[in-house]
Amino acid sequence: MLEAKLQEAGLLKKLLDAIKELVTDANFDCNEEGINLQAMDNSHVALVVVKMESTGFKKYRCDRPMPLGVNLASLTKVLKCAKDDDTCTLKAGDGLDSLNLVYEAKNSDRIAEYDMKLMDIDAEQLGIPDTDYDARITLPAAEFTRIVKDLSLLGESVRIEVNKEGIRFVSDGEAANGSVLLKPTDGKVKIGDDDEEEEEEKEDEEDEDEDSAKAKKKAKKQKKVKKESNDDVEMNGDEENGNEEFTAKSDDEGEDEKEDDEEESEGSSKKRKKASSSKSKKPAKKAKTKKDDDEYSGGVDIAMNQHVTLTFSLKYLVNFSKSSSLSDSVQLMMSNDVPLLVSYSFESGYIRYYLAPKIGDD
Amino acid sequence: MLEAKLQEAGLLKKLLDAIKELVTDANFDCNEEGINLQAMDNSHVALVVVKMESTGFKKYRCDRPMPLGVNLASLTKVLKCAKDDDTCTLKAGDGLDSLNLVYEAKNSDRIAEYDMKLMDIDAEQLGIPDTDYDARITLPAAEFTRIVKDLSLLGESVRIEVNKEGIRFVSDGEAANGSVLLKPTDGKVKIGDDDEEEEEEKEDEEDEDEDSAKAKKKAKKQKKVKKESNDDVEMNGDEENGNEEFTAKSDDEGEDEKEDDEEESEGSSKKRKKASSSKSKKPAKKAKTKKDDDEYSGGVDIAMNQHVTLTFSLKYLVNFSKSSSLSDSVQLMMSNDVPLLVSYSFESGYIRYYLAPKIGDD
DNA sequence: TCCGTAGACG
DNA sequence: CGTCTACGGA
Repeated sequence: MLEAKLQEAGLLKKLLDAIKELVTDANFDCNEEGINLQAMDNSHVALVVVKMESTGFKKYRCDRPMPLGVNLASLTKVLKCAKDDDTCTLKAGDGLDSLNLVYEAKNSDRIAEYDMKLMDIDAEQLGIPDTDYDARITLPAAEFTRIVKDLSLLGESVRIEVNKEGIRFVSDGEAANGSVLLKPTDGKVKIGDDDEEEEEEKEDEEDEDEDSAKAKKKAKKQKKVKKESNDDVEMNGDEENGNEEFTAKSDDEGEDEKEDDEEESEGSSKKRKKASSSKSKKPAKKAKTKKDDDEYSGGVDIAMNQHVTLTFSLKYLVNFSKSSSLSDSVQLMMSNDVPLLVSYSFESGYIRYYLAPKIGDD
Repeated sequence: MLEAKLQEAGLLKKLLDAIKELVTDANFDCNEEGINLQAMDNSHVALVVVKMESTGFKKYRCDRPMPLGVNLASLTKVLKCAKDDDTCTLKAGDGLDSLNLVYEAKNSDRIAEYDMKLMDIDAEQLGIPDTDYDARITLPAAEFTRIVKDLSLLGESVRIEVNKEGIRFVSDGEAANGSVLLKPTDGKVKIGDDDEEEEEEKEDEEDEDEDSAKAKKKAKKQKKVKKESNDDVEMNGDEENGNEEFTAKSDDEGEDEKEDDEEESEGSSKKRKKASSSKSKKPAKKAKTKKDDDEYSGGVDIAMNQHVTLTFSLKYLVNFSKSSSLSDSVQLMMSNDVPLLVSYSFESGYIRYYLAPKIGDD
């Protein structure tokens, strides 16, 4: 039995607008902590993760975990029937195959109720390791949107380079080449939270600096429960080198939590600046980036351990940038040869996208 | 080597918006005086002329004349990547086949750089004689846009009549006929700067009043260097009657200058009002119409030597009127049986269109 | 910001 | 083949 009352239906509408083009069906995994959604995009190239914490709801109750298989087009239609500032109550019974949505106008003089058919979706939950990324950038969401849209006019893909100068987006096209450089607002790129600061980075697995070594340890730890799933094949160019980003995870959720705590104490002993660390240090940890918007200044913040250069499909990035309506800022997390993480945080939740880099010159 | 820094990329964007539908490829002819563009529209019916004087740039340097062959669709794309208030620096090396554009945001924390491929365009520069038009009208650009758009809903072409009453736009269509009359704001049409003021005008070449005779003299003078170009054939219905409007010109620019001086002294002895003459007397002379906007009052000003009635394709006029974003006012210059000149002036430059009148009842 | 056109999906 | 959605232009 789920009953979750959202103060503003608009949030859900925005979330659906953000992902409906990428994903057609997905499970809304509800448990006592909130609602999570995880889905590969239709072409299995990108991974979308949405988290809505129970604390973000006006009322929230979920007796036992239940996955609600939703056709996103249907849900979008149903949500179109809500005004942005209506409250929205989601209800699902344990044995039932439908989701009940009730919209109440602010002044309560209007109550609309919808029942949407649910479906069975056998999508396994992937385990997403809490990677420490080598480059962590916070920038205005509108700026990111602008850049990827601009560059998508010129070419198919963008090379993103993070170095001491800042972050640079480069696209080569038929008619023209483009390059956009963003410098950090305060003028300096925060460099390194480890002892290493090499000029040119690994192209492979030789990097054994502290953070990435730890990340791999984690990945390996999770690998022990990894299943032969097809869902994450595209995300992992090198399936067998211990660098898997996504692995089907066990039901034990405690593991991630423990890892986080461990990292936190470590992180605080490093030379990261407080301002930047609170914003971008722990991207994969819930409640860390919460309320970013409230404190977001509108600037560009860049922290990096080493230079990172990765190439991505602009089509996807443009798609991701639709989430701008959910947050003023966006975080980009990158390490070489690892999927990019694009994260938009909102009050008590986030929406994240993972996109594998293009390999070679395609 | 060209290096030209524009304070506002918006100017270039507006220029391209104005012409990109008319012309696909064009040379940006750069020399020490500035940048000029001249191109026939795709169907070789209209001529577009753009001038950006070097003084309009924040920085300008062009060592030697260089024609930059540009695909306007490509340039439009690249310019879409600039915000209107970004500065825009154009650079082109002498031997290189690409144009470099750098956009800097106001606060300079964002630098975007684009390289656009150039192409070879063998378009000859046409010589455009400095005609003295029989009717010179200044009106609000928005008014002109409105009129041609309105009338284009009714018919294909518009008959423009200038007489003592004012300027009248008439269109006959299947469903309805339309007629819009604009009277001069100050109530009077400035009439004639010669001794003649006949009621009904020439349909041919019998008019030998002072100004038009001189204009023809000029046309003939330039004809001596006219080449057998195809570019201007469509502009000249009557190639052999000494009334050619556009001729491939020699490299000698001095000729035009001398003519202008000559006219000026003459004009000052005529009964033209100072205000109107400074605005519309010398449309084809650079720096004469500069800063029109600064002094433009928003009214309609009409000066004429004789009645003029000409018919034009509305499709083109509607297209021309896209330049409204560049200026509050537009000048229409007309003489019978001669192409209409539509001119929008902006700070240190202008964009002009020439359109041959329709002959007969087509 | 709205409308029209083009592309994708059912 | 028709409908719906998304993107581009006015």
